[in-house]
Amino acid sequence: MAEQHGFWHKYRSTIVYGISLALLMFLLKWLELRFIIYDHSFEIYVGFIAFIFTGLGIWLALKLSKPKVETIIIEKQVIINADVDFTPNAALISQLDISSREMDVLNLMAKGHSNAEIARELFISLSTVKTHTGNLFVKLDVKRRTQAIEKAKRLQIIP
Amino acid sequence: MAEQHGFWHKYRSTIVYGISLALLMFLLKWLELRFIIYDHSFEIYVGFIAFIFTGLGIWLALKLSKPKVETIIIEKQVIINADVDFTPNAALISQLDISSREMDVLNLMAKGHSNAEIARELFISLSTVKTHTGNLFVKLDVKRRTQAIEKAKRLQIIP
DNA sequence: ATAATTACCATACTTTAGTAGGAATCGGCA
DNA sequence: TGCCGATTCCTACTAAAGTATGGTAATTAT
Repeated sequence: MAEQHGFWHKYRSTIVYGISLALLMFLLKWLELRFIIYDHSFEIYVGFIAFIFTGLGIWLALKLSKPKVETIIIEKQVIINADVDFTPNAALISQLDISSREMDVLNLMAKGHSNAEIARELFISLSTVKTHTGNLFVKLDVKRRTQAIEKAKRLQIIP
Repeated sequence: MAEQHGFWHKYRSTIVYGISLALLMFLLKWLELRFIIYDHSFEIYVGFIAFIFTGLGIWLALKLSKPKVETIIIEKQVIINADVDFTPNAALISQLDISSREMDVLNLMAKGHSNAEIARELFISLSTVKTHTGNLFVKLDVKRRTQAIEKAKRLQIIP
């Protein structure tokens, strides 16, 4: 798309072609007078001209034609690990009315921790953990912790 | 990279060129005998040949020139939905010595199904499901089903 | 100030999960 | 043919999970 070429650069090929043509004509005329016509057949002369100008045409075409560019687009899939840049669906969490403490429990639950372990880690009693899990199950509309984990992951509430 | 072209397809341009050359020669010979040579100057005849063969050369070049291949690699970020193109780590599964039936149980377990539900779905008894889950826990080196699910997902055994 | 909310804890109970140990069946394989 | 692994099933038990109900303390909204 660069149109900033000078006159010479732009028409160089054409000019060279013209000059070549003139020189060739001159050469042919000279050859004609000197050797070929007299020594060889007319067909050889014509063939020679055909050969030369075919070559000239090829050269011209290669010079003048815009280079054929075959663009191959390779789509390289870069796998994003999904958890790496995970951001919880805050809208859904508040919509489901899940409290922050319940989220704590939910996250530990998804890591495979038992209620007793969760109680220990959050410094609360087993009863409290059970209360939280029970409330979570109601809010997530599930019956078991495994279902809660599956649904929470599916809803992008936890990674 | 496709090298499966036939002879005709591969050398079509060259063959067409050869035939054109022959036809042109014939035409020129005929013209020479009929009109041009007698009615016009020799230079016009030569010019005509030059013009024709230049055109032929151009045509040839355009046909034969190989396009430059420009490869553009686009890095397309694909957020892997994990399930879409998930392929279980078969090597690890066999390494951990997990049987196909155990895989069935593991998959249903990860969907949040209870042992009783799994038994119903696989048409086996609750006892059998418990046996499978127990064996799975040993093989996965975990104590609870939630841990088993977490570890199996982490190890890419299940989606 | 009272009501509502949240987080906490408890008891009592039911259900589900997990453990231990044994046993029968069946297909493949040395 | 006899052994192996996979699958199936059982009983009996313990542990954990889940349900129901009620209560306390602190905070926040009305």
